[in-house]
Amino acid sequence: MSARPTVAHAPLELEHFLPYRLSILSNTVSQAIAADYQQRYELSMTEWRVMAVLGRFEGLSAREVAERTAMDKVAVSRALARLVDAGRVDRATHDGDKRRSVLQLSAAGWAIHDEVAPLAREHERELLEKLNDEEKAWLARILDKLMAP
Amino acid sequence: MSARPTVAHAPLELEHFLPYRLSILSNTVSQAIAADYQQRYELSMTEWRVMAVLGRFEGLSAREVAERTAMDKVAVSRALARLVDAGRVDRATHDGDKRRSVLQLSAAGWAIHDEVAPLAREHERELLEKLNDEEKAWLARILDKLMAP
DNA sequence: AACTTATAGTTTCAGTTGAAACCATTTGCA
DNA sequence: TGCAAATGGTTTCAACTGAAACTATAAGTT
Repeated sequence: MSARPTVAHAPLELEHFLPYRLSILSNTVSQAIAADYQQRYELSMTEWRVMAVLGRFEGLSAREVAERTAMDKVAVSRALARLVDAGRVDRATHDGDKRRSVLQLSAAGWAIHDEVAPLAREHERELLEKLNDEEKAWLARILDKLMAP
Repeated sequence: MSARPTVAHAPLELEHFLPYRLSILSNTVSQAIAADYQQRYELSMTEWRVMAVLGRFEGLSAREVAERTAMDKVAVSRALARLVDAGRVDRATHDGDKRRSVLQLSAAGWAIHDEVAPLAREHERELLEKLNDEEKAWLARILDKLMAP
């Protein structure tokens, strides 16, 4: 009889476990970017994400922002409250539906957007620099497939 | 004169922005797995991560667990408190260094581990099912490069 | 040995989070 | 029309989070 357990456990090898690796990579990258604007602009990651979609699509409602950012509506509601309060986002009410808001970046919001966006792009560039063209192409294709419904 | 702004903004196209896509994918996957054990075993994601590394490496200290999980030491300390309290992890004190703990899964901890691990693996399998062998190989290689120091 | 510095781990505090409850408005339908 | 169900958005509450302060032990220095 051995002192080791009779039952063979099969522990996860986290270093090869895809969900785990994705999580580490994603957190590392997101936090590196966030660290760059967090204090500089007094801007949280959720706020920046909201600003980014509003930079791309004007006049969205809060729910649409939530959809596009894949954040939950409470988080969006709070981020918007802070952004509107800080004068970075203008909020109006939808003409035909008084429940819906109509959102867009203010001039101040655009100013910040136009500083943070290149900064984010630069981080992406640095990350992709580690790959050659062939790898970049595969990555894009693979992510498409993994994220497909 | 046009009604559109004179300044050309360059909004991020989030749907093609790598850090954003990674974040969405990672959250989707992690939450799908977590949803599977969260209520069933009264186990948070941080607790499961701690259990997973202890399943793989017996006798680690709390700090070593933090290193391996890429979680911060406060989170690990709290997860361990709950796990020890629930009788899922046994905590002893290191022989030569009374500051360090020596951690391992208890029998009850192993029992849970051995149910959750296959479940996590199954999720990974479902995810990878979307890729063919060539794509899987590229993905592994690409992640290695992206995560290299 | 006495003293400073470093390390392991926990606690505190203030801020953030998500689920559920909530309010207001709109839509569907008898 | 009137009423139930659905929808957009906010608030509440309890849990969770990380930074900084803290305790205890160990290691290095004189």
